[in-house]
Amino acid sequence: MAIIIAGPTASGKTDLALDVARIIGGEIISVDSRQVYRGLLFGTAKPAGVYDGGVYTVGGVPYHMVDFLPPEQIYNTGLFVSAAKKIEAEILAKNKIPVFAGGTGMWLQAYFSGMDKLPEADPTLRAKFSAMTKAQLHQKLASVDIASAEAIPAGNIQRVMRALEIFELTGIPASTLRTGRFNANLGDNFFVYLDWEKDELNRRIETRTNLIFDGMVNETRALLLRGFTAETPALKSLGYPQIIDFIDGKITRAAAIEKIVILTRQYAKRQRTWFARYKNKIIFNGAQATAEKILGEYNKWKK
RNA sequence: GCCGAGGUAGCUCAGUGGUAGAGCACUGGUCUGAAAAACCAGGUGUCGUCAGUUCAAUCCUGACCCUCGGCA
Repeated sequence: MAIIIAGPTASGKTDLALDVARIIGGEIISVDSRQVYRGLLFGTAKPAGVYDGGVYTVGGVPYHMVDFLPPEQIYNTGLFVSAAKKIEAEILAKNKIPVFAGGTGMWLQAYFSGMDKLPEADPTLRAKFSAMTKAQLHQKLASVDIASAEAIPAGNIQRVMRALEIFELTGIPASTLRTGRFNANLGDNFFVYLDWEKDELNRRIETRTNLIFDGMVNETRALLLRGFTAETPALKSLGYPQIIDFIDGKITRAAAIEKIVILTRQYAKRQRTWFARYKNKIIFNGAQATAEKILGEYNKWKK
């Protein structure tokens, strides 16, 4: 039984989760594919924290699964799930309540619904596939796994490569190995979804982008000075490519902000679409949600 | 005021005598180890205004309005 606070970007989930955790003496597990990176603060809306006994802590609340990954590394769903499981067990062992907060829908679902036993990503195979064209890859997939080939458009290179990779590593089509256990079910948990009226959320995105812009420029400069580039995985996070273009003088500040706002809006839309699938979520209006209200519902729900 | 260029989708623009398209934006959706990713689908329009020519005008003609250059 965990508390989950989810919502689109700029919905205010981090602050609410911190308040909730503070009140009940819980600890937060971030479910955010970008806050894992060290060095990204403003651009990922990661709350400023300090290290207390090696644990990232915000206002006294332990905030796990953030700020640990070097910028050049790539993280993935499977790694997140296994690492977070360990942390959750430790929190429960202390008789504390884990509060999951984040907007990476796939990670959340993988964590609570569970993934099928599929092989890990294989960099060697990916490199091999990358040398082929989209059409070639899709054709190859169709020859070994027609069901996957029909389900995945040829243009979706990432999913085509993954399906092919699964077949090459196991000899079994991905469509056969997938049992359907990975579905829109987050288990018996208290699942809060922060909902905003679309225009209002868009305004928040615009305001926030303007506020964090200089901070993003500074942290990006710092990373570039350390030798990282536009190709570094962390710097491919939403908005950073535009910041780099601005630093390089390729676009104006106004153009960079406009582009980041658009990308963030589009991202928020994808999140809304993803979270729309869950039936058992408890929807809170983002403009009115408070930790007290959430905990009030939580206490009712527990009974 | 004169000369030139131009007014077509929210933006930038292409185009045709038989009422119109692209990219981006926008809307909806997909999602099993890259997910802040990668995709799929959808055209949303008084073609500046008015008049003329024509079977038919966004396109041709005229007037007017507006924008941007240049000259005054």
